[in-house]
Amino acid sequence: MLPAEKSEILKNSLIFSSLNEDELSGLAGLAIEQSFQADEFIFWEGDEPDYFYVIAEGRIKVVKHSSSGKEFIIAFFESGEMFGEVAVFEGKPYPASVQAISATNVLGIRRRHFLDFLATHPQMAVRIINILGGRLRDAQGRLKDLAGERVQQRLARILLMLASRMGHTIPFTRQELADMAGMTTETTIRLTSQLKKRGIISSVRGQLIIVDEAKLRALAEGPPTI
Amino acid sequence: MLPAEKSEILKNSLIFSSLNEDELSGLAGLAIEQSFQADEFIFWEGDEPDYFYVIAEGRIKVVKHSSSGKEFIIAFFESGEMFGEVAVFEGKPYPASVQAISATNVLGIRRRHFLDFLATHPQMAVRIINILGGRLRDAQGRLKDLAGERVQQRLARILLMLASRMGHTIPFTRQELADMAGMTTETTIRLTSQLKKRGIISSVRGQLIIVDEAKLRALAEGPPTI
DNA sequence: CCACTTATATGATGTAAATCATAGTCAACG
DNA sequence: CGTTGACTATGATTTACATCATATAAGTGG
Repeated sequence: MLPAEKSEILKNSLIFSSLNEDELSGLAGLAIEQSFQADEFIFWEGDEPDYFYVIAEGRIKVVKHSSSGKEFIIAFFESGEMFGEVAVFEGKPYPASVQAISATNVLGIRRRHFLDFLATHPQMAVRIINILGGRLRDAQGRLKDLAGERVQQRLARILLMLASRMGHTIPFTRQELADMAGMTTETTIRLTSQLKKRGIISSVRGQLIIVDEAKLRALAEGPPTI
Repeated sequence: MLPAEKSEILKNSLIFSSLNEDELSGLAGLAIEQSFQADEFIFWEGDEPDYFYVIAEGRIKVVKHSSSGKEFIIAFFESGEMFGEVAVFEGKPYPASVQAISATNVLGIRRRHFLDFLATHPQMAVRIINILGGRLRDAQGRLKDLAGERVQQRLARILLMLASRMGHTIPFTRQELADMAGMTTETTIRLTSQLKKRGIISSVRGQLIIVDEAKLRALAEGPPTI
């Protein structure tokens, strides 16, 4: 890959978009391209945090496994988004695994290089704070949902969150939705079947389309307080 | 409160400890002291993020309420720790409420002042990134636990987390532990009663002492895979 | 010191969702 | 083009935990 292409990718990322051409090409010189096939792991929970990553192309999911082996999807990211940053900052092992959902190209920047770059570009720190803040807000909202809401509301909220990021067509299987919402695949299938019957969504294999967002939003709010 | 006292409090906080005397007194000049009684709310979810806070004295909890009104404790903080930062950075309403657990004094810094100060003190941004990163890691670990672990393991993990921060004496009621672990008070009482019978903890009203951390750790890992 | 509230304790019952089971459907691929 | 494996679907059964109920104990405030 040409340096100019790497620069272009970095320029299109959320985190580096504010850099000027010189800074971008400096950073591009440090970035290493890596490709992964669908389902391939980019790193595993517990690995040493050698790299910080920016997605050039494709989609990944951040997952953790419970003691019984059940998978939980903490987040998924697509082109222009970063991952691996928390471990890189702290210098502790990655706290979760990252797996490619589709064929994915990433740019990896070595921990040391990234930290050096950050030290000399303070305005980027503010950008990172905002991204981390957003992720923290999201995680805390989901914590509350998992602890206190029923499956139907949890699923409705997940769908709305996905819709706000990717539009009304949601390219995930029931299994993946289940792993995001912290429930079983069967339960998710039952719930989505109901939603289809009520005309709130439609679906084809491996994706799901929100037809009536207003009704979905009402469901997400909880049962109508009678 | 004297400016020098405010400086001292800021100096003892996690976030500002690296500042020099001049910087501390500059910041102290912006800080407003506020006092709250036990159970009083410092702000509510949805409020405008006017202030960023550092705890001078006391303990607070960060809470969210589910649609049915059930409380969930996202985090608690004590002297030297900050809260309200995510909302202040984003400029969006506070994503959760904060309530004093005991009588608490805080220093509040106006959003605008804090952002200005941050812009001129880039090394502080790195500090904040580290704090946010740690909180994100914690939140994501708890997400996985809530989604995939049973009540016994969830409680054991909460207790271990608390122990690592506050020592073996844990000053919370069963009700508060329940609200952290996402379960009911009755279930928490049943579980802690069992732990007492097995000699893993002892307890008095309103607090709980970890006696056998090794056994608790084994429980947190999950049922012995036979 | 007594009334009152809050915390702990424990049993009985209910239920949301998991688990177990089976089957149909669609895409991929040799 | 038929076989294989992933996805969707739906019923039957189980269970972990919540809910409901009641009781004792320990602080707290008048």
